[in-house]
Amino acid sequence: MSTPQGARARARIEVTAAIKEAARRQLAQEGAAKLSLRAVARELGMVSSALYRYFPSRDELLTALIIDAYDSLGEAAEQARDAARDAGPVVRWTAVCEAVRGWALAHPHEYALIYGSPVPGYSAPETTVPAASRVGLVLIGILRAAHEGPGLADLPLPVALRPEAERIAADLAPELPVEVAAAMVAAWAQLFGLVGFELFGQFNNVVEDRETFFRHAATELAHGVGLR
Amino acid sequence: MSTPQGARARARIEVTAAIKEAARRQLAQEGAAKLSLRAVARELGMVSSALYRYFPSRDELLTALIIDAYDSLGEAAEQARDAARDAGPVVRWTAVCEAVRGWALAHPHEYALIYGSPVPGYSAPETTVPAASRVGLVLIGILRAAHEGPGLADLPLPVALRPEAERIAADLAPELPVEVAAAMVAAWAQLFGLVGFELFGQFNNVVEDRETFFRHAATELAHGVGLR
DNA sequence: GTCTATAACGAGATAGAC
DNA sequence: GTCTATCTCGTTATAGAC
Repeated sequence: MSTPQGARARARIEVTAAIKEAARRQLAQEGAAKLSLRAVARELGMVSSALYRYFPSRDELLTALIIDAYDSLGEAAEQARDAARDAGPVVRWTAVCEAVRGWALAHPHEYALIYGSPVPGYSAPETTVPAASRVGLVLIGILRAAHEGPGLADLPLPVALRPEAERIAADLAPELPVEVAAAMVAAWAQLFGLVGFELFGQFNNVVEDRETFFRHAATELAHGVGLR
Repeated sequence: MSTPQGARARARIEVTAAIKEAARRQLAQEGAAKLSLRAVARELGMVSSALYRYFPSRDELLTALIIDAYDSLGEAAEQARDAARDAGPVVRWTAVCEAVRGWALAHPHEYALIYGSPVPGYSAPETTVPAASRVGLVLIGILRAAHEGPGLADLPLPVALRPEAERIAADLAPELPVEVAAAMVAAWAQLFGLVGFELFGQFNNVVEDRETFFRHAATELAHGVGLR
């Protein structure tokens, strides 16, 4: 027998990929809220009921797209980190930030899917968490290496924030000073504020040379978490 | 004559308000992408064609909702600024930031409308710009007052960023040092990164005491633009 | 003049029978 | 898997009430 299950499995993977590809096209045209299994099926020349062999519901297809998007972004961040392996921590940090921005500009609709408005009636399951964490883990890794090596600058930590900072550090990065962990979470959110504002048009008529502007802002974020 | 136009005008204002109110309810339930004139009309016991007396198209209704949301947020920011009139610049800055966060938590769907994913097929006209600028203008005002009074800390400005910083300052705040103007725009975007991450669930399982966390992050933003 | 209602168009989605 | 009958939508034309 010449790999009957193998061929079957391969076909299944191909069809699954085609479905997700068509769904991403629909995402770009109509938005996540209007993603419909029927339209995807139509584009593929299939019948909607056939799709249920691959995705049990519209929400599961959405979840798959979300995980794919987070993984694609996470991979871009990890590649940027690895490419800047031999550079200093600030350069590594900004390289990752720029990779996030570059990925967002290249995949605006997938960015909107994961960092834009929530899709009405859809709630992301816990299975998206590992993929969603990858960028944050990359940033934490840079901080950890800097903490073990050249060291990090001292950061202020008001007493009122200490309990929360300790909780954050315990959950995300027990090796890091608590104030660095807290600052890192803030910088992580702020990074996506910069990217989102550019992508969603808030910088129109405000920032022109966005690449330069972003590079500087990312560098300042690096300083804000203690890198230098 | 007992105010015949007055009664008519009043009725028109009331119906217009009722339409927007119903549209906002729909926004919350179905999202901006699915906002439909017919559903709004149905909820009001009107017929869809009657809505065209008040809004010439669905997109114009969307635009009205967007402007209202920006204005509501801008007013919250201005009130916070005025309430903290006698405090120092850092406290005024953080008060405005907290007002932005508070408004967003109180109006999540309107926040998603103006700072979330763009609505497919809709492009916001220039008429939204004044309302959209209000929060930024409040922040600029605080910086201007600080610059005239106690002064602002010196900020780094790499040569590569200087041309863009000069353009930004010339457009937005000619009275401010160019490096402060550029830092302010970055802080503005970062502020909404923090708010968006909390509102859209990115802080789930990450930040627990969000109010304390946000207050500290907003204070750090104030320092980042030179306030102290 | 100002408004609402009826009816319709063309496009598209949906549900269910077969 | 196919077909059809029935929904939705934005928008317009038209007619009549105030």
